[in-house]
Amino acid sequence: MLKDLLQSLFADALIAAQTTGALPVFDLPTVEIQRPKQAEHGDYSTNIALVAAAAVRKAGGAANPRQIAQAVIDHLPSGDLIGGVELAGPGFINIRLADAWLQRQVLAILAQDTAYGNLTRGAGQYWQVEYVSANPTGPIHYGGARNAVLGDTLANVLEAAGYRVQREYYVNDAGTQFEAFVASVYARYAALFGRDVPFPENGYPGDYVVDYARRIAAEQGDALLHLPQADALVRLRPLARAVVLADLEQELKRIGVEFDAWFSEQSLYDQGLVQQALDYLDARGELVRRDGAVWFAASRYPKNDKDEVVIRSNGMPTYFASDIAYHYDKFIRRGFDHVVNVWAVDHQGHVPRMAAVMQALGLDPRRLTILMYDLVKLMRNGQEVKLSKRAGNLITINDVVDEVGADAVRFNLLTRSPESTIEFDLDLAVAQINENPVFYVQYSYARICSILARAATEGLTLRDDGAVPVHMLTHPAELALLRKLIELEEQIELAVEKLSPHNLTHYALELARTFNIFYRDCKVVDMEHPELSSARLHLAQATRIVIAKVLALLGVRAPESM
RNA sequence: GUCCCAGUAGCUCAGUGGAUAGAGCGCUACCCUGCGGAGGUAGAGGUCAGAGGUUCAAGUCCUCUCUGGGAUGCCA
Repeated sequence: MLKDLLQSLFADALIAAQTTGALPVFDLPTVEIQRPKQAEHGDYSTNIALVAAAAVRKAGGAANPRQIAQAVIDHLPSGDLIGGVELAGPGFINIRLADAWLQRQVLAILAQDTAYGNLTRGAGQYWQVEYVSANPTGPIHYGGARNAVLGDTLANVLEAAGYRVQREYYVNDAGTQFEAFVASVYARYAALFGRDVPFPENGYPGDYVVDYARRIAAEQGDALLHLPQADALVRLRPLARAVVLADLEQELKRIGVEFDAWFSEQSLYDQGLVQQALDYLDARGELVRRDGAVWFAASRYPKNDKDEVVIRSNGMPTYFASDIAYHYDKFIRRGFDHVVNVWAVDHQGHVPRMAAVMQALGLDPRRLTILMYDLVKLMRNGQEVKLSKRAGNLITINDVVDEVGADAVRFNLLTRSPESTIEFDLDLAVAQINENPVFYVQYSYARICSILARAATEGLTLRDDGAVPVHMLTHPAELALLRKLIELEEQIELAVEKLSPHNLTHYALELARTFNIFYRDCKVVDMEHPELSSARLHLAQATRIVIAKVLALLGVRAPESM
């Protein structure tokens, strides 16, 4: 990466200054390369002299940061990357990239095409991202779209950073919620044939349950009614599961979210993994018996103030038991190097417990990251609308996608940092979406495509012999665009490091804006200046590649026309 | 009670311990007989909730207070 390159150049300069005696010997500080907020401070800056001065002072020497900075500058190795450096303020070193180097990046981008911006930091690492994992009891509330989009985009970004990634949905097809759902389907199913089965008290009253029942009836007829209810429920479970999962899969696909694996909670029981994981913990002395129940001794671990039941006094395991088994399976059986779980903020209490579980299993808790995100608050006329599957009044992903389209949904959900609450006003949705910034980015992309097409009609095409006069790209708008293009890898790095891809939407907007300024100031197709036109055409193509890359990471379409 | 998250422009929100705190929308005034105007330029608009502290440097880190949301089940 460019930053790493600069970092080593300045570290070398500092060592060289120490070797020649221009600077005293002290422990090498970490060289930080930053991006200044203001353009006049250069492309990058480093505080190496300020940090070094503190180190010298601690060693008892007298140190003037500006003098240290000057010594570093004097010993900077020569090369074609840096166009100039400048000593500024209390001792910052401002770095300006060489124009010639910037211009050459057009060719680098064209050569790497869709691979441009990819990193190697994840090479050899096998990660899992587990997301959505909504209970398979009906359509997904719109808030679930945020989970889906975050997880999916994060997985995209990790792949671009060189990680091998598995995308997984954990299907909670065991336990009381799912049983209540199956019983609800059964009641609706029976009603279709005029049989009156009392609707379960904790059931799911939504109309969609009737729809599921109809679909099952269409396949099975009234066959299930000829069985005792208990047997019918056993038969119904896989049928209900299949119907609801088919719906979930289809609904998620509409916002571009697909999974490599749908992992069944029930399978953990069927394979004896829950027992195996609990035995494993028991052997390690992590379980205690009390009040007729079996507890995981979480309170031994930091940030946990109480133990947690894994086997109820009635002998039934809790969801926590299967969750332990699930993570036992992820790390010990399947061997992921790292797992990211995307959870809504209402699961926050579960986070320290999982950290405790990791340690109890003998695993490094840092290998499990929980990406928490806040809720999507649905508003209507400035009033919050409370929705729930239980109440049967849902705003689903499908509902919103029907209204505003998948691209706007994804982009909108990705412009805010995960921990911020999103307010989404249903009445304003369409209006808000029409001024959605995603269209600004897509429009710029379409405009580039249009320019390329226009150029072709003038006989101006991209060339692959490397003989592009990129040195002619000297206009401020051209150089600004070049600078913005080469930020891509840093943006991907940032998204991976912080596990929050929302900076990519901001980058996409800045990129589009920078291109629009270039478009205004620099006519691309101008056949009176064929050489300059050619250089600009390649710059436009490079921009197209980078915008397409960012949009692909975000899961947003890059349309050639709108 | 304890714990977690948030509080930044009129609104919705960005902001990596660095230099003069940003964007979109809205508002005002301009630019356009140029490749797609879904564009560009400029302006108004801020005690970064408050108070201490750490640091050469704090919107950013620490402590406390206030306000809002969430978590604190033998539910998942």
